[in-house]
Amino acid sequence: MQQRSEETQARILGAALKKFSGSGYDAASVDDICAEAGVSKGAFYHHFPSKQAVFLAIFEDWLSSVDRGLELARQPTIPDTLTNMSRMLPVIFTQADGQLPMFLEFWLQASRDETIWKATVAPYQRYLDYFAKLVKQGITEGSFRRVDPQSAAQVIVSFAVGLLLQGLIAPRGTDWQKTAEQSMKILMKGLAK
Amino acid sequence: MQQRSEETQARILGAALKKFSGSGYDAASVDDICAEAGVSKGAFYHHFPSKQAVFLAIFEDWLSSVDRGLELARQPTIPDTLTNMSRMLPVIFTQADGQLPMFLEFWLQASRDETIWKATVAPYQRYLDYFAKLVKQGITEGSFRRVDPQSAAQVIVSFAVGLLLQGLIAPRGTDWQKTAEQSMKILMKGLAK
DNA sequence: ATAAAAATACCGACTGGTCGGTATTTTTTC
DNA sequence: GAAAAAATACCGACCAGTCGGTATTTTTAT
Repeated sequence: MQQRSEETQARILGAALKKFSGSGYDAASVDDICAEAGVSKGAFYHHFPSKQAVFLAIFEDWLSSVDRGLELARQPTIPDTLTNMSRMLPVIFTQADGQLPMFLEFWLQASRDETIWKATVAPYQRYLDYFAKLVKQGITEGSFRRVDPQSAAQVIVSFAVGLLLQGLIAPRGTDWQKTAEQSMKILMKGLAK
Repeated sequence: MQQRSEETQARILGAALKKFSGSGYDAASVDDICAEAGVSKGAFYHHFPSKQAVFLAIFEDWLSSVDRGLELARQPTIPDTLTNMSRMLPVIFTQADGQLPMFLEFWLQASRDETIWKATVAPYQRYLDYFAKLVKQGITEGSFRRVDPQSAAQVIVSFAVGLLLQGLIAPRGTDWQKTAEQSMKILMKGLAK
């Protein structure tokens, strides 16, 4: 029946997420994932053509959740919006536990694999444009001085990604919430009129 | 004579750098590296206890080169120094070709591997302190307003790391140099008095 | 100065295991 | 009973590291 099929598929995705997060894309073997899902290898390859395909499916889901998060952070003014976003940064990227390494790892592979490259870079460009638009709005609403939106967007994204990376190796005690906010304040001041 | 020994060691390091850069840490097999170096596997393990040790050795070298670069960027005033550093950022990180993926990969492994983590965190803290000191100097010399040096340092480092990542995305990138400078200008304005 | 001894550098076949993916068979579902 | 779904057995490639042994260099003894 379709019922069972769908559930199996969901189980595979869930197990893959867990394993990829825990040990990384390479280290998580298909056998591991199948064991975690309580499913045979045959079932795995019945539902997905490859390990990579499973990852891609997870990646799409994650992108959607980030999109949703960003939209949820919208506020009347752009500076408030950005501040709010910086507040969710730790939340977005620490959802569950450490899925980040997994995306980084995969993305790294993407930089060497022509096929996946496109699926990965496109969203990045999308975010760059997204923030450029926000900055432009901030300028027209009078919050920001007349900076180059493209550059400003790049600073914002660079900065977010950088914070993210630091979160990966930083000592456990660091208060990222506060750091993110503090940092965004400095950034904001750099953009303010 | 140790002449031969030293040259072999250098050959291994060179080949490893090339292979790690080209295909990544995992994908580059010890056999590959040996072939590239024109050296036997026995020689490899005679000089290094493990594949990881070779990687660590390369990392240390790279750190030294970054340190040298940073010192070379010093200027009379702190803002000038930082601007100068942003100017060299692309140079530092694009030395040779595409070593970036390799260091990113290293970073990734650091988040999972105790040994590598230790080798990574110490330098990271060092850079954080280094920039905190620079900011503090900038405050006392009257260039910056009274921001929290620790936070400011984190912004700077985040930003540098973020730029690094962008370099990965846009290898044949447009005016990378200009982006770095533009961005640093915004950052500077955020810190300025 | 030279031969023997010791130490160091190097070689490459081999091991034990892992992995992504496939081919085949069995079970479930309608 | 046929088609979809799932289980099992298996394949070929690969890989980090080992090990017994050889070549080369350095030290020691005469």
